[in-house]
Amino acid sequence: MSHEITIKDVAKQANVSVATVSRVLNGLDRVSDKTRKKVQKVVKELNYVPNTMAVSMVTKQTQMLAVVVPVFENPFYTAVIKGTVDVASREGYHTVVFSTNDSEKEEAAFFMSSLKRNVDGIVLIGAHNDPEFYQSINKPVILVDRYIEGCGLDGVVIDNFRGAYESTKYLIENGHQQIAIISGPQTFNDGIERYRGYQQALKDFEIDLVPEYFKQGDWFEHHGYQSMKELMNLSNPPTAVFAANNMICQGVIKAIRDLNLEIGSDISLVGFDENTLADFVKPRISVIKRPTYEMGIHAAEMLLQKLKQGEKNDSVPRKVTLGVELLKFGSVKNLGGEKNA
Amino acid sequence: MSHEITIKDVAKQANVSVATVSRVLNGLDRVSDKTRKKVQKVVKELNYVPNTMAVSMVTKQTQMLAVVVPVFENPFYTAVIKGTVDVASREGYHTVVFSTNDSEKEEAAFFMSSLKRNVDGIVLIGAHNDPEFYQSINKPVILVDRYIEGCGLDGVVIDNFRGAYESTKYLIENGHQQIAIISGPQTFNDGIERYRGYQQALKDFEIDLVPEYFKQGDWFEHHGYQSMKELMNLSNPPTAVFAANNMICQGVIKAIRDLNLEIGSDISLVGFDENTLADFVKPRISVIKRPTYEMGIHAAEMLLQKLKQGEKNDSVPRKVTLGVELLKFGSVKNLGGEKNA
DNA sequence: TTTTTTTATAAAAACGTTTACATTACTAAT
DNA sequence: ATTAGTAATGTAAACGTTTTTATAAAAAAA
Repeated sequence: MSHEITIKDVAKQANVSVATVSRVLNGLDRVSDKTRKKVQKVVKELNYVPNTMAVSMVTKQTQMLAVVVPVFENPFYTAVIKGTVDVASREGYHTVVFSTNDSEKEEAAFFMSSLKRNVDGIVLIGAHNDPEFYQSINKPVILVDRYIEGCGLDGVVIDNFRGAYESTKYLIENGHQQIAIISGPQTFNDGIERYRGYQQALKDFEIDLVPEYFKQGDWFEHHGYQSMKELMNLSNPPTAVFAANNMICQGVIKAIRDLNLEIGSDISLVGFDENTLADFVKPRISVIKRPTYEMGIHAAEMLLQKLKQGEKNDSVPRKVTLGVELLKFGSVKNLGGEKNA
Repeated sequence: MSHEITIKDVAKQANVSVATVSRVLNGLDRVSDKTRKKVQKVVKELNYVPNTMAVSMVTKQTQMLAVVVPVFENPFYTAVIKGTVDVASREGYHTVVFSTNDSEKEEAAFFMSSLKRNVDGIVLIGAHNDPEFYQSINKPVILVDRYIEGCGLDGVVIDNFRGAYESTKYLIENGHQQIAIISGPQTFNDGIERYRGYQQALKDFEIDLVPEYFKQGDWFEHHGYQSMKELMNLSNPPTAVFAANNMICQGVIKAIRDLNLEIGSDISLVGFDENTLADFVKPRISVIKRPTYEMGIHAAEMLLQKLKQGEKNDSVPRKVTLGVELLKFGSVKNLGGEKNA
């Protein structure tokens, strides 16, 4: 293996110029049938594959995408990764991944190093930074799940407000009045919107907000577990809980188990996002289902479309909102209230 | 943004040659303090970052690793990915991911496209192909979890035999004689070794093999679920089950639940690999714990080491075997047999 | 001094492609 | 036949680095 085969070797062997070989390979320009055949034959014989670095160098395209997630451990994120990778490889792109450990700093650092590396575009799940930061990136970026207003980027999100609203409404319609919400930080639109949906549902049904029923923390399991225990320790504990993401929901389920309560009778629960435990326990937990894999598909397709458009992508940012669905199982007790769902 | 800043711009601004700038940047060659400072200042001022494609072109290194997994949905694989990505980014490498959907064909296809793309090396989890295939790859590859004998590659594996042996022994020591195993295909060393460990333990304790107690299938949850139901339908059902991976174990747990059996009293269970359900149910399931994240770390470090060594890596293949640990919880009933563990 | 040795810098080739431009070889029209 | 026009191919520049080789400057030895 003294020397990799280059386009020059092919050219020499086929008795044509390198330009002609390049033209045959890329098929854009006209080449006579005879020479095309000849070149293709030599390419096969020598088992020639173009050097991607050299190609990238002149085309200024790497055929690489990046996907950035907060953590790999959350199945929601891996589903989005899978969607993106599937689309990317279908279109001949490779996908670089990175996890920010939910850190604004790490996210920014990876962004910078990605830009150096010349990935063609980035799918960013769970954005952490300021609009200004993202505006300074002069590469196509698609924001997934968490949208930063005013950043000028495209996004694929789900209807967080509606998801929370429907969950809460469902609880109310089953006669619940004391409804708690365990959610993440009110820093980004995901947390904000989910709380807003909850709030609005209560308002629409003229139920007063109880400050103690709002448990704000991070998006991880422990927060769900801890908060659930605290809620049930209140002098006037809630009859129903809305767990605002998959991890929190799992924490809540564990807390309920440890408190020796019965889901659907002692306490009612609706979760956001499917998860292993919600699916396992009896009765199954009613959850808001969102199209996770499809979000990845969508994001990658938007990104690739943007790449094809090239520089003339000064269009207004596109924010695609995908719908959610409330899967109803037995985790909500009917207290014989108003309408029955 | 009419034009990206290149090394030439820096050179001009600093009144030196491009060679000098390159030398300052790479710090290998001696440069006078004065010029170094001058160049560094200009680099900062112009906010210059080297074009990686150009660098790669001449150095023949892309600073990119690839990680290939069967599926993204299995937490075991994401843990290994995380380990690899962490090491890679610490060392300035980017990581490309791909899932083969457990298909030999897709794996081979990605390998080929990776090689074209000039990733510097590959971490392959759950290899599917023949020794010959891997021998034909002239890039560093580290096999994780599943090792292909005779392929000449390095590998990071765990002691599958011991894991299975210890699990089975543990069951036997608690008085069980009718022990079933639900495992994956006997095609690769992982499946083979786990069955061998099971077999050997029975043999060592002079317990006869019962063919009906060996449920061979794929590595997915449904196989665990279905097999468990079938096992309990036998005229002489087992008193204990060894579930040979995380997904199968989850399936088994669900089946037990649906069969209305009590874990640890009606049926005993030991799983391979921690998983969400094993951790949730009461009593918790005893499982073989293996260092998933560390496997990724290890693999990446071996890969990078090999890259640093360069071409003189004609050493014998290194196969590192990491230990496993049996975490004992209440899922195994003590039938008052021989020794007690 | 002058010469030799060492150190710092510059010039230019190389990496493997694509592509704009130049040239040659056809075809068809006059 | 001559010319104009077009289709096919070739030539060479360009992409942005690193690195080898050459040169100039400085330091050390004579």
